Amino acid sequence: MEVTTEIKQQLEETFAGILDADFMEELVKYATIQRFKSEEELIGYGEPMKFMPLLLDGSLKVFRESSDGRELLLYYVESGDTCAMTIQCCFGKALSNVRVIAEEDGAMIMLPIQQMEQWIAKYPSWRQFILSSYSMRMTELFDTIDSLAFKQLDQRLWEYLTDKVKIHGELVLNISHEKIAEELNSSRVVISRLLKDFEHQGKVKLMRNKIEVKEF
DNA sequence: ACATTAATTGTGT
DNA sequence: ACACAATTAATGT
Repeated sequence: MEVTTEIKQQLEETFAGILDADFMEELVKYATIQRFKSEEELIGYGEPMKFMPLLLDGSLKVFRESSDGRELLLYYVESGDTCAMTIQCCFGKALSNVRVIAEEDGAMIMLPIQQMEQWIAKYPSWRQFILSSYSMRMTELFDTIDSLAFKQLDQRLWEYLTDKVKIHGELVLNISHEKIAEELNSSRVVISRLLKDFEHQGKVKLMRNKIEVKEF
């Protein structure tokens, strides 16, 4: 009882304009809510996906493991979004080929994937939601692809910083150079040097474990 | 308050 | 990429 009313409220707050009322009622019967804290691993490589998440609050980062065992940040999932990779897994009945880590504390609704097919057939607003989030994700992925293929690391780093600022809504990022290097699949020294350049250009201010972005 | 240590960042080769 | 120096934060005495 308690739980479902809470889910309903949260849903209405975040997905009001996106999903229609009768679908939400149906959804609530199957949904569970899960909270998570920053840096928590929500799914790892090769794990089966049992649920499809709808993000209410906070943000997630999605990583892909590259052949040499390194990791690369693919994209962020923000409130009101779902993870497009789950969609792909649901249809292909595949295991996760990405790793998802919480960027900030938050909460999400978990929908059992067994219901997906019926729901897609039955509820147009749900179908629409799935299709549009899938296509948005495609577009974003193309951006990260060009960024990898065509852009220099300094531009990538700058985009990384400004993205993070947007996600957090804070000009000051609490992160070490080492962590950034991991996420961009680079090395600490290189990141430190580029950041130093940014600082000389007056674009950022560097402190221990903190970076203040001054323009974007 | 001071010394010690660990972690992070800066720089030259 | 590596090595080392310099700086900062954390911890104990």
